[in-house]
Amino acid sequence: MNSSPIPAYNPGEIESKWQQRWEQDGLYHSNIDPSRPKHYALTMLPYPSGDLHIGHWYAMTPSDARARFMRMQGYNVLFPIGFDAFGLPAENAAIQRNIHPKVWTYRNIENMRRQLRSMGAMFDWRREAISSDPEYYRWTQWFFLKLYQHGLAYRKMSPVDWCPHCNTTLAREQVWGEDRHCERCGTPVIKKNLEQWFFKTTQYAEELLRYDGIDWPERVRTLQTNWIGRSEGAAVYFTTQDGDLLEVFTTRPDTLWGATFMVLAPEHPLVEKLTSDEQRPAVEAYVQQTLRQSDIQREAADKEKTGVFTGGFAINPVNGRRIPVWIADYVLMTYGTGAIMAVPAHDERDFAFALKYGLPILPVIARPDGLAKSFAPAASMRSGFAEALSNAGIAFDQNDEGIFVTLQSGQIDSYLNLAKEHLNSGYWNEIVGSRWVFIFENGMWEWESPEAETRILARCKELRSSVREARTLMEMLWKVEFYRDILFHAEYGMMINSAEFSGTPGDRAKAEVTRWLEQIGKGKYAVNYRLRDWLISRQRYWGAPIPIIFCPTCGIVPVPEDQLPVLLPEDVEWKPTGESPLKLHPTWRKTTCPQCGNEAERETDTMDTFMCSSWYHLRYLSPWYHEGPFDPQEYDYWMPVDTYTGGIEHATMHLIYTRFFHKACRDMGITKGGEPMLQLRNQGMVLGEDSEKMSKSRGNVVSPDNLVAAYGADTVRAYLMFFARWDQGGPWSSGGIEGTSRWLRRLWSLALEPAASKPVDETVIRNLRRKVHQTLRSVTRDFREFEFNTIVSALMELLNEMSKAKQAGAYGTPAWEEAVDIYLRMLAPVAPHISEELWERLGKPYSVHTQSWPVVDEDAAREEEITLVVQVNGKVRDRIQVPVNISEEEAKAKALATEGVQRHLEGRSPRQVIFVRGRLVNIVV
RNA sequence: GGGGAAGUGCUGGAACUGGCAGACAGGCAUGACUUAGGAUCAUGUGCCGAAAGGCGUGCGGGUUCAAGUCCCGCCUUCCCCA
Repeated sequence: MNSSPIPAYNPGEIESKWQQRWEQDGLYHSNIDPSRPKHYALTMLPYPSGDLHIGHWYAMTPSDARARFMRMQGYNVLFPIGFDAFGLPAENAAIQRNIHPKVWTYRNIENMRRQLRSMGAMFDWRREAISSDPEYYRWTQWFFLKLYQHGLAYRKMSPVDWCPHCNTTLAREQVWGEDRHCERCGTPVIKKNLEQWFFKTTQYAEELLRYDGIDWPERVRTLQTNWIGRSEGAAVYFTTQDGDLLEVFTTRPDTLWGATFMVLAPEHPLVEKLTSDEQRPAVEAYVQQTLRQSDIQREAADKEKTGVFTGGFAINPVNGRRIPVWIADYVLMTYGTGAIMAVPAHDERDFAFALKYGLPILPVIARPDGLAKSFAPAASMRSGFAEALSNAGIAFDQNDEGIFVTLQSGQIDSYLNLAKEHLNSGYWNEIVGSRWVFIFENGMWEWESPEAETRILARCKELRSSVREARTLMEMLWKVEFYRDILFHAEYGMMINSAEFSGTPGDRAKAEVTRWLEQIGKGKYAVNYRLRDWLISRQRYWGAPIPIIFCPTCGIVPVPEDQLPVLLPEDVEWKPTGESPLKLHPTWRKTTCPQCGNEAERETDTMDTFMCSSWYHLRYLSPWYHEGPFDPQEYDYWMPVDTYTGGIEHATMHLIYTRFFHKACRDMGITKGGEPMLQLRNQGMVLGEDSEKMSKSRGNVVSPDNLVAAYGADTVRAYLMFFARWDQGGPWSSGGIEGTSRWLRRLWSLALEPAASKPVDETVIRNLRRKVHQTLRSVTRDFREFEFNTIVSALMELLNEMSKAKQAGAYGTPAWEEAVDIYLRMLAPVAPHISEELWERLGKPYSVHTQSWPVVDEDAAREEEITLVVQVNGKVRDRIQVPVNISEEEAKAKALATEGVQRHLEGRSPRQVIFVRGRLVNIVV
């Protein structure tokens, strides 16, 4: 029906045409060029799952647009791509479909290459790297050897998280959720002891906490900081009854005098020796139960604490007290030393545990708020007690049960006297909280030690049969609801009941006790990290083999560098058996020792794929290079990565590993500088139209291939930039993309459809040029700031302006030519195909993508006349058109004279007139 | 429980340093063109009100001539960690 002489916009046709042309011309080949500043833009490499997801487009196309923008800004830009091709899904998919993982993987890569090309991104495909290529994993293995040689890789027997379904060990980061399930298949994990390879990430914990010189989102830095989990405290040397050292880490050495028992992880090596014959059956049952139950998150806060007494005792080094040793699953072998000193009065979990099992509790830190409480049952006090309290200014509530007193600091002594005076025979009274004192007829007993507790408790039981059940004083007090909020606290405060340290204020207590522990040799200042060393062993086939040989004579022998890569055999029975499939291969594991030449065996575990992705940005530099993992010349020119884009989900895994890897390589003399990636930006997630995460089972998956077929890649790219804030993401809208499609079609006809020339007003030209250059200014800024949605909206706005200007006769004028020229340059990074096509059709020299970014003409962008808002008492009452450089006096005078102001002044005279240049006049009456 | 992010029309979102709230889109409505419209074009569209005007950025306070933006308290949602 279209009767216009111009051809229709046919994205499918022009997109494949230009993609071929760019490919032929090597338009996106990036080569070293010392004459230009370099820019290494990196987008996280995809896993070849088979299909490019809309999420890949959402991550990559804005990244591509920005890389293109940087290129037009004069940078020599490298924007490479590749595949993270090792890993479990290949094997799982292979098992289900009976295809070899290699075939599956490379077939997927083939398809995804096609899909990636359909984006029209400026990938330099010559630099493609695939982590499962022998020429790639050769160097992954090489890095392993380097780490091993420098003592940063080691092997130890270790309890590991094991997925019984995938039959493999998992890194801590691959265990998810409260029920601790496998990241891949959702099966709850169990613990298993295996010889495993580790990298010493903890050696870099301190440095990883510093983010000097890198521009990373606050959010990622916080996540990493929490993940590393640094806490300062002390290592304290307890001993067992047999004299074995039992070291604990505590953040609260100031509470040591309140350590009334110890708790070991059930897996702790000393459990066996500590356990008494009597307790052995219970202990062994509990250990078994813990192993069976390790599918539950052992430290869950809401979980009921369980544990068993070993029958053994330890000695508290600060006072020589003998304290019972328990085991409990809430103590983890993987945190600290696998043993804790329990201070039930000031640690919430210890408190719950002690209360449950009737273990002694001794308060050793005063409450910082100084509050104390007392409950006097109705019969316990003589009449007049309430009046006496009132007279003393002490607050209390009273009912049939008795008197409930809350004491401020400073009221405790006078309360004690009053209580003593009014106490009825056969009763006692106590105060709890800031101080712990029991008032009996014959005196006041302070709860200051376990011995005092025993005496007090015995006395109370004599007086009242109802408390006879109580195993501890705290258990007795816990029965009083009124007390519950004051019996426990975990804050710093003045030390009490702590021998010569009693009275030490809370702000000094920790440091002073630590210093003293060091002096007497019972402990030392220590820093503990939640970060664990990186477990890299995987009992899987589809990964890079660990280049190690076990020789009966020589022990652990690294494979010599010149024998790399240790190739994966292809004829392997790769179905999971519980052992590494490589172990079952008839010949592969048999080899000879590189040192003594005798028969030896290969390590059959493969490496965690995060190892592969820790250095892919280096392989991209020169995937063709055979003398090392990367060509030093390429490294020197391109590194470090200038902008890195990808999902926030990698904040604690890949991004910590990569930083560790780079720092370790720096210390081994392989790389330079402290950080591999200078700037990091995270995109959000595209959800399904139902606002839920896209998943096949939900049926809400949006396929980019279909969208490209329906709208063209340019529309899809532009819509993904437009529809949400890039860092936030949001639900897909199939209606929304229509608007973006409409915009590009309007642009097509606006640029190509000629208009009859007619006289044009000078202001039309001026306004057009102003809008063009103002838009250029904001688009330039937004590209710099990764604010892609406002780039597209500004371009839409400009198109609307241009459309009006065209109708007003601007078509064909120099200003029009300039507008179209700048428009296409600004659009080129967003929609590379249509801008190239229009650029050519308008007779401009190939290619729009090698053009420079336009420069703002500040004169043209400048406003000459502006609208001043005129307010009375902050409410808009009128608007006036004024020259932009109007003087304050003139503006105020004009504003006061407006009809709107006069109407609202109602004869009142202004108290104050505020002038904000370029914005408003506010008249205050 | 701790840490972080967010809350703006019917929807996605804009609002740069405190200065006209709702740009740009989607949707909807009306109209034009049309055999037809899921095409295209035009106009309108925060809420209340006939209008004047008033009210409006999760809720409640505060600072200020002026608050979506700053401060205090609270609520809700999401994420991470326990």
